[in-house]
Amino acid sequence: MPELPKAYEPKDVEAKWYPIWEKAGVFKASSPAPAGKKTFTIVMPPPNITGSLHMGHALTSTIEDLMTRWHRMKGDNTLWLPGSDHAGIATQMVVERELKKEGTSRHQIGRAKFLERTWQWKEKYGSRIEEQIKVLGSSCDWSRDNFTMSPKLNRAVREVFVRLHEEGLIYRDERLINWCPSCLTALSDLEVEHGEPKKGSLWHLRYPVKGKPGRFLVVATTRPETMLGDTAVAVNSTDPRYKDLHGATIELPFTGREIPVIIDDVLVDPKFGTGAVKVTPAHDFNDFATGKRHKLPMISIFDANAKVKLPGSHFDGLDRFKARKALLQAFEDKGLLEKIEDHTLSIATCDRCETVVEPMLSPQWYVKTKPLAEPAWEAVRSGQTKIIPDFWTKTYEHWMTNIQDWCISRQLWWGHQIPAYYCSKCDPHVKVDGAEVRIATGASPTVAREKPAQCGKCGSAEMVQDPDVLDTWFSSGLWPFSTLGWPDQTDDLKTFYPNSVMETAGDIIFFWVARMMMFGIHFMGKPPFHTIYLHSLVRDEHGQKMSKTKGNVVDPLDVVYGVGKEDLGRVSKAMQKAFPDGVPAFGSDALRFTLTAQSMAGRDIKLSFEQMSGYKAFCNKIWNASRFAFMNLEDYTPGAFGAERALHAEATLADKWIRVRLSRVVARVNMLLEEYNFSEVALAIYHFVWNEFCDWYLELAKAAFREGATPGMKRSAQDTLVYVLDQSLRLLHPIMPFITEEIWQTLPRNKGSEAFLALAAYPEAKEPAAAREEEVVALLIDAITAIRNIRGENQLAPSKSFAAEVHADKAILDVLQAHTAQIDRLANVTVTLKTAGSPKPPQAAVSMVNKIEGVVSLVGLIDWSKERERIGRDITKLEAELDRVTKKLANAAFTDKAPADVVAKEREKADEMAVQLKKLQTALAQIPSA
RNA sequence: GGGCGAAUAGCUCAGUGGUAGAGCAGCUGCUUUACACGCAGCGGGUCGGGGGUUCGAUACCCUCUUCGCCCA
Repeated sequence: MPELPKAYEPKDVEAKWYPIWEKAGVFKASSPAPAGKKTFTIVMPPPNITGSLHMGHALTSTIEDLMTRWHRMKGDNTLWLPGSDHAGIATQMVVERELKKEGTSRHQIGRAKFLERTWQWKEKYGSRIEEQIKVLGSSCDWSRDNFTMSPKLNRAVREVFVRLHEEGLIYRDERLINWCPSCLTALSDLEVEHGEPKKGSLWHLRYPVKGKPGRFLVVATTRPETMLGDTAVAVNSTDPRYKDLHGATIELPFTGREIPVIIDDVLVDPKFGTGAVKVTPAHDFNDFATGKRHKLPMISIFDANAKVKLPGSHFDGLDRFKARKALLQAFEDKGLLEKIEDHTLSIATCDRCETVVEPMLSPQWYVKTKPLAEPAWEAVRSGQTKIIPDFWTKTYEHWMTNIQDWCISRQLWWGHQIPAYYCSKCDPHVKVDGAEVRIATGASPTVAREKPAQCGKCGSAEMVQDPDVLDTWFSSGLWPFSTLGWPDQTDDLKTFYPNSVMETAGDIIFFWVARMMMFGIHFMGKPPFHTIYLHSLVRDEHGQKMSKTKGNVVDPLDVVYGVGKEDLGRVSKAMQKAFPDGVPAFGSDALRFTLTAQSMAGRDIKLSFEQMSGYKAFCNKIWNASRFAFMNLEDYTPGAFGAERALHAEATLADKWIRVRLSRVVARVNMLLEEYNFSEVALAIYHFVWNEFCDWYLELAKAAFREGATPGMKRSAQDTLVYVLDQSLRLLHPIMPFITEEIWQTLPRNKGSEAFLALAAYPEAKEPAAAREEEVVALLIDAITAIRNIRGENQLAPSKSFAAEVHADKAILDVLQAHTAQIDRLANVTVTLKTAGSPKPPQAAVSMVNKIEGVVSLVGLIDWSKERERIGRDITKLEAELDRVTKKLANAAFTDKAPADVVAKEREKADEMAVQLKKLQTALAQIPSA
């Protein structure tokens, strides 16, 4: 037997196994699936190539690996497909920052060079996050690694784009879009954050009415700078204040333009502000709709950087916030600023850079979502796809049934370039300026899989591609099938689509999950997964969201590897405080167990170091239980395959008992896994291993390894040790792969056993019938506990042995008779069994545990006041309880209406308590009075 | 404004129409040779407030309060 270190050190063990598993092809799935095998597929939510591992990834990997390893051990053909996302804006910004440092920019080097640079960056740093994921033990099939911008996936993207366009589900249109003046691109509705309402101002501006000198129409606005683009002023038809102005004309200050007063009861709430609203259709969504209703001109006043673009005006070239100041000053100078009111409003910002979003009029590509969303909702409504936890279903329904068309074009360079082509020769809307291509509204695109050789109209070969790229989520939306080779009918596609489970963070249900559902159903005819499991956020231990600005981010790798005292500067303050002498290496297993145990469905995880320490201790516990086993297996030779499962003829009560308990936990764990109740899985195994196997079985089994035990008893205990340990390691492997594989590999194994625990069969068992051994051991535990109680309460040293009695009904004593040696050993006493009611020794301390009374004569040693206090406490408690039950039974309403068995149970309870009470009272009476 | 979730021991959280649970923390005692990352024992809760249904509610219904999230 190998010598194991006394304390578990995760570092070497965890570093060792991943390459071995990978080299042996343990994680590889087969396509087509071997005959008779079920298939289980998860596609990993592809992390951004710019990202580095955070707790969200750790949680995702933990849960997905748990499911994957479980299914693999069940014998399924299991695929966990990894990959990464090109992350359009994020990656482009990273490379732009690099260029800036070098004193250049993407515009200076041009699109082609820029893309080259970005690919270089991707090759160099893009796989960092995948390497980090391996540290966690994630059993992905890396031979099927994918990247959202690979040529393979690009082909799928083009195919989808072309087909949707052919079906009329993709179109180009000029509308008001959310524009980020910093990222310089359009954003989808989902990429806009609506911030918390903040204090702002409502400016009241006087607009002169034409032909009525001295008469002003006062408009209230939160964005005075947009007045340069006003094309009307609206009032409510019912508002008496403005009846005389219906049909009037306004002389719009500083513009030389005249605009009409219009009546619009949708836009104007007479109670808000002044009841008169300036209308800027090119820079406000409500005004845009109003403009459409009234066929108003739309005047764009900002350029891409949100600077005023009005050649000839005083304000030309001013940034929008400077323009605001300048305009307010101008209004004030002319006496046209009536007043300023305080006003709270929420501001829309870019979710990536927090710049205030500017509504802008521009031509973009859209997906018509309604026809895609309907079947995507139907799949969930009908139960074809189930969302866990269930409360997400409503959110999903609401979104799918109120969906808006999706703006998919982005004015970026890094991404899938839109497969639309224009003729620069015959299309007047197309402008080519060196490498720069501009496509104005009204251009006629040819959408095609490959660039057309010549223009379909004029035959010119001067075709240019649309310069825009697609929203990153467009390509990740195809992930469940594009990664498997679609549009080709590959073996992988046939084998692994539909996938089984989608496991990801709840906050991307719209961005990603919804889009996979829409695309999957549309192109594959079936929803991409039968189950969507959504986990929540990992927060810090105070429930705060982890963020760089708060400085409370916990890096999973710091937890896994630990952080030396000298490096503590780089970790969060909370972590420094918790570990002033350096962070210990918890190891991946402990981190994974913590995340699993904490991942209660629908609840955010508060990551606490105390919990993690507890689960690291659990690793140590398993390690030491194994050490104990190995110490007692020196002369052990495994039998024929599976032999240790059979019970030896001389199996002890303990041997039989732990096997029953094992089958119970096996049955329970299997059930919980089916229910996706992973936290309870972790806790059930924890409880079994620590509180049943270690606390009781190992202690009871020691008897079989001591003098006086027969060789048969010893052999049976060895069999049982090996068997239960083996099964426990199997149960635990999906949560803690490293330590379990390490120990399992050192266990004596039979010929024909699997090469890796990762491939060993997952335990399966039916819930066993109530077993007699469980009752017997329960009694044994009660007896031992009763005596330990007295020892503990009276502060008798564990090393001190003394005489003790166990009083109980004869039937119980008959059962215990055969096991008094175990009571003696585990309670460190010499026990005598006596029928309930027998006289007690002088100065007896008693302790009732269920139906068993422990009795110890404390002659000479004891502080009796404490003992009296303790029994008094027990009596008070019992009396209150008995009183409650008695009253209940005296209540005719209860005895008449409650089910008979419930009433009987209460009666029995009352009787039992009365007996116990009497015993305690007798004991109290017998305590010496001084 | 609409929707969703949460409120249970000092902390983090399970849970059930019929005597409130775990882990951690706390207290007490222990070099009991697998484990001090441990062992044994103990204390600790009007289950957020109010109302209702019920023989019985921490659990089911209504309402309020507080906190968090999403949508507009």
